[in-house]
Amino acid sequence: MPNPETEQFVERMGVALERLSLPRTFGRLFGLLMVADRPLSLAEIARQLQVSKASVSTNARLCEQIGLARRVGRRGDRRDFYEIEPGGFERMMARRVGVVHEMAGLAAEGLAVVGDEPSPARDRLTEMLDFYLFMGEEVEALLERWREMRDES
Amino acid sequence: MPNPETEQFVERMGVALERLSLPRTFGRLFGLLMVADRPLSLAEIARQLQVSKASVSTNARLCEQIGLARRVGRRGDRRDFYEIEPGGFERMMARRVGVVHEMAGLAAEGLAVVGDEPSPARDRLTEMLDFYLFMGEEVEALLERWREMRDES
DNA sequence: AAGCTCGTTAAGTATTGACTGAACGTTCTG
DNA sequence: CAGAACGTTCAGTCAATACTTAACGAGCTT
Repeated sequence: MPNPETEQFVERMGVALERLSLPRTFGRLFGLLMVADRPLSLAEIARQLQVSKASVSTNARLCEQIGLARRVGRRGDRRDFYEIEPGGFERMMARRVGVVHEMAGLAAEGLAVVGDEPSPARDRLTEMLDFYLFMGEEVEALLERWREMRDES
Repeated sequence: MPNPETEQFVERMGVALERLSLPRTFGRLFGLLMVADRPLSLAEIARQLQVSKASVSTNARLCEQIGLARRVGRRGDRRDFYEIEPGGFERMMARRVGVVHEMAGLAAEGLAVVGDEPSPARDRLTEMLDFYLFMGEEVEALLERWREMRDES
């Protein structure tokens, strides 16, 4: 690791992404790639993070799958190199909008479960449905606005 | 449990909230309260969910702490009753905005770590900072709009 | 004051999940 | 073709966590 500040940054990213129920090593890997000045190989990542290459392999692939990083090649080299994929954050957030839709769906299901007559339960579920419909809609609009801002600048 | 549909709803809420790294029982408890036609006692919840009262106790208190439910009393009764606290969803989302701010802070820290000279790392971190600043701002505005809509209707 | 009833806390247990080490398949090199 | 390098996968280990049972403390009832 270059310097202590970098190490601290990487470590903080580890605990930060852990709160989103991602593996600690995943966060560290992501943090390392964020401050790297060039694509890194699996072996190099393993060395810098002091974890097994097996762990790096799975986490790097997960990172790629989520859309936060990508695998790049190098001429005359058989190894895989990883670097941050631009726009990964919006992709990550777009994915989280999925759970918002799921919550809306659950609220609708709840409304089907309770009776048609007015009741506190109906009110609660209606509030839940409205809230998640609203948020799903608006956050997607926000993402769209962000993309436009990015594209035109 | 009243009927199979209710049970299924409660169970789905369990797995749904589990994805937000909350205990399965927590989700079930929340789902049960959502469709309940009256405040429920600890013992009743334990019976309906078929879990120990100890588990219900901790999860109910967590639910109250997060702001999704509240404890209500009943005249001439020593027991605790729980019911859904209105507006819990926005409170939950407001809390999640906190991690957005944290990510922005991390991006700023990253910018301090990499040098001042232009580099891909700087670009990445700047994109990250801009994105999370934008989203933090806008989502809070969204929550505000939602509250206004709620209040005036 | 003895005996309940409730709710919380503590100790023990089981399950989940992430990481390691080792084996494997593949691809390039000598 | 032998051997090495690279990435993946699998079995085993370790830690974290959510649950249960049991004990406890507080307040009410008789």
